[in-house]
Amino acid sequence: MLRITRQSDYAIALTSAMSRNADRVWSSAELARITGLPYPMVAKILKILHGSGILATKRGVKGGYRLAREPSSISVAEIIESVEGPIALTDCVRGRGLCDYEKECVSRSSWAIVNRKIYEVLSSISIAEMRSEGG
Amino acid sequence: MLRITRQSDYAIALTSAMSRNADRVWSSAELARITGLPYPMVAKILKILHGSGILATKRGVKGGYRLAREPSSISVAEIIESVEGPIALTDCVRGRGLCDYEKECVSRSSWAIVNRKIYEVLSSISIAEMRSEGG
DNA sequence: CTAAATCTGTACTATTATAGTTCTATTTGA
DNA sequence: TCAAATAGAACTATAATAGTACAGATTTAG
Repeated sequence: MLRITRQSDYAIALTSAMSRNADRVWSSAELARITGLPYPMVAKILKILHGSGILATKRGVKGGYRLAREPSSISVAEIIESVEGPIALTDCVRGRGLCDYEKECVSRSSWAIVNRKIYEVLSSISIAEMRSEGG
Repeated sequence: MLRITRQSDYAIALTSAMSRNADRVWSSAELARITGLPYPMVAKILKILHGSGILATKRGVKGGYRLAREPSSISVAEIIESVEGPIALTDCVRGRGLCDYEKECVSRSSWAIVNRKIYEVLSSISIAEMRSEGG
């Protein structure tokens, strides 16, 4: 249905919650509580975001996650890509040789353009802005 | 992965192939041959597009489908909506009361804005333009 | 008036992606 | 040393999508 996955949605909710207090360290449990999202998913997603360098971590007691950069410099596109991989409406704009119908296809470059425009939309909004009521 | 379904992709390929000769009547079998897509899916998708009024049909021998309107007036957004339902990145912009975490959510109106922008991108390109090599 | 080509509609199965869980290991602070 | 926390991987369950099948209705050609 032209949608992001629930994981991306959660990831944006989580980082955008963290952006309220960017220097703080938040534990998974705490973030699950604040956002109301299921703890195991929260833990899983935070690990992924750390793997992409969006979050910094501190292990052990009093440890947790915090945003690795300024919240206003982290875009929605970046979060989605971290969790889902490259943003691509169709296979043909993801890489080479992924589509069986490539020979008959005359739409490839058009898809690339549509895709780039959508990427621009998602890059233009930061997780900090996702917190506000007016975008 | 922020993608349209294969059905939408097929639907755009099909209508965009038909747009080459907008007044012609094409049978399912013929379109499957031309595009190289699997016949049963082609037949299924064309029925759906007819149900949404995007295609007109003629039954019986020498029957088939043709575009109900000018190809330049049929947008990619319209095709996707016909096949997948409303374009919505998240549940919260699809209707009311669909999200369990609505109380904690401060992003709803931001999502609505992102969503509208993406809808605009997909509305701005016609199936006729999807045929060209330059968008 | 019959046969073949074509759409109509629905129901079904298979496959894949996503969501969500669980468990063990490692690190750190008190 | 113990408890709180992340790290990492493997696993199961669920839901969405892809794809198939079939009986029915309509139209044209002969």
